[in-house]
Amino acid sequence: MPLDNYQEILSDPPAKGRMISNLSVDCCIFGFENNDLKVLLVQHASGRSQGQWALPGEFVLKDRNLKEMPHHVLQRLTGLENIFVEQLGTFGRLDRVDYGRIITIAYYALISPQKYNLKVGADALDVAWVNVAEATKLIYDHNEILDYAMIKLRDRIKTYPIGFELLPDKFTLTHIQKLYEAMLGHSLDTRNFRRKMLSSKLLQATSEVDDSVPYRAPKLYTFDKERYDEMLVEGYFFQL
Amino acid sequence: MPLDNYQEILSDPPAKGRMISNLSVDCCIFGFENNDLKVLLVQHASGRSQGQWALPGEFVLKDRNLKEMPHHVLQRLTGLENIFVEQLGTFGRLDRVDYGRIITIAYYALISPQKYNLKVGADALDVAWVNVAEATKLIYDHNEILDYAMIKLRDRIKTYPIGFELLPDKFTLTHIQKLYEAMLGHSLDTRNFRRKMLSSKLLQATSEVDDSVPYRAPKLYTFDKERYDEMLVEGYFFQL
DNA sequence: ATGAATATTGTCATTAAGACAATATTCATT
DNA sequence: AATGAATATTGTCTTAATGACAATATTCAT
Repeated sequence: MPLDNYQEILSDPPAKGRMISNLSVDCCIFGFENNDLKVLLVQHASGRSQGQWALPGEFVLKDRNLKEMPHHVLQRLTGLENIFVEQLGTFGRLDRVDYGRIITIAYYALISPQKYNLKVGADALDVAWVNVAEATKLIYDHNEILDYAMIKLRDRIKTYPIGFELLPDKFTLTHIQKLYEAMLGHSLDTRNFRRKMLSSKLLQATSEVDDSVPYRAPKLYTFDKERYDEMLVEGYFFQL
Repeated sequence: MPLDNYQEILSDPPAKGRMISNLSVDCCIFGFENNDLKVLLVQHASGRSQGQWALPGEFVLKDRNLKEMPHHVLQRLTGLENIFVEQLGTFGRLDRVDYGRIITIAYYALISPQKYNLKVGADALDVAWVNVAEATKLIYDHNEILDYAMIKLRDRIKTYPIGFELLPDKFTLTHIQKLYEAMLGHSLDTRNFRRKMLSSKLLQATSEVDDSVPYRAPKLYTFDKERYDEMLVEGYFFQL
């Protein structure tokens, strides 16, 4: 059965009759840890693609709005709700999968460490956070999708401060800088970065510091959502 | 028959067996004329949706790469090839069409007057260029798609000079300014606009002027594609 | 010669960017 | 208590970009 081959989410698969058999959803779920941008991958456990890594996905269900599908994937895979998700686009090369004609709608999601500290992959699924740079040789056209996600992400953080979705509620300036460096793929001048970041007024200094480090404790900041909403109207360009 | 209802392209419809029956492609085809941004619409000639206006579209064909589909729509509708096209996203609300579960992949295309001077709609189809502002009450969720296209377009011209796709090969500075004003939805200071546009070095002055006007003839410019490609690497922000 | 219509150009004050390195804290070690 | 290690934090100068302004120049038609 060709469809079994694509059974990326193994627990409690939907009945065949409930899904639109030629349409799937795949998600690039990003996280940021140890100064590395990571993506959540699943390993296929059976079928022709056994052992290969893939972006988590599902077939589109007949009775579900498309918008809900990525949240459904996230819910099943991580148990998380209320996650930042945006659509990337739809991929439909004729030969993109080696069985049948499956068109997939790609999404990306950003989740913060304090959320996924709940240990993804505690259940039976073979799931792992993988450094984006090391996520090569994915199944089907999933590398093409991931590459596209990275391009979009890089493009997006120039105009919207979505990077904050990847950080905990309180973070240090170094923390954000490392995040931007990881996303942009090059290092940034600390003085200029801080000047620009602080002048944007997106951050609010707290009175707390990060005491967990064995050197000068850095100040903790929070993200100012109101100011962010203002900036969406004004326009914004974070060129660095 | 529900599918007949969605038969947007009337001439030479594909056989049912050739299409993926739950997946369509819809296109926002933009043009710019008389300082107005226009979109190409088709009027449904039969079925429940008779008389209603819609974005042109088709069902996705089984044997065609997804990427080719919008070009197929453009080809059929206007006879044009090599048009600038980008995917907008995929729309899949459960109740987006009033029959069955159809998910649609939306694209937008930008075409320039010198191309569509060949009179779109010379054939039997009911097709018209409509000012975007006046394209209300479209069928299904097509207004939602068009609104989204406008948001994307506005966002896009801040980072990429795609507006040039809407202009003829030679154009005046006023011409571009009016285009930007139409896309952004507000007027711009001429001095500042010109300074910024010229300093970007995206334009090359020609030795020609537009003689067709009954007042001082404005200089004609061309678009510098090489410089454009450079800017894609450097990054760019056209905030006005 | 005049009026109509649009094209074209310049200044000044303020703000942002780019390039650059020294000092400050804190903890661990001796 | 002094030193070293590690990272946090801050400032200057020059140049470039922005925003807010209005006067002058051309051309054609009358």
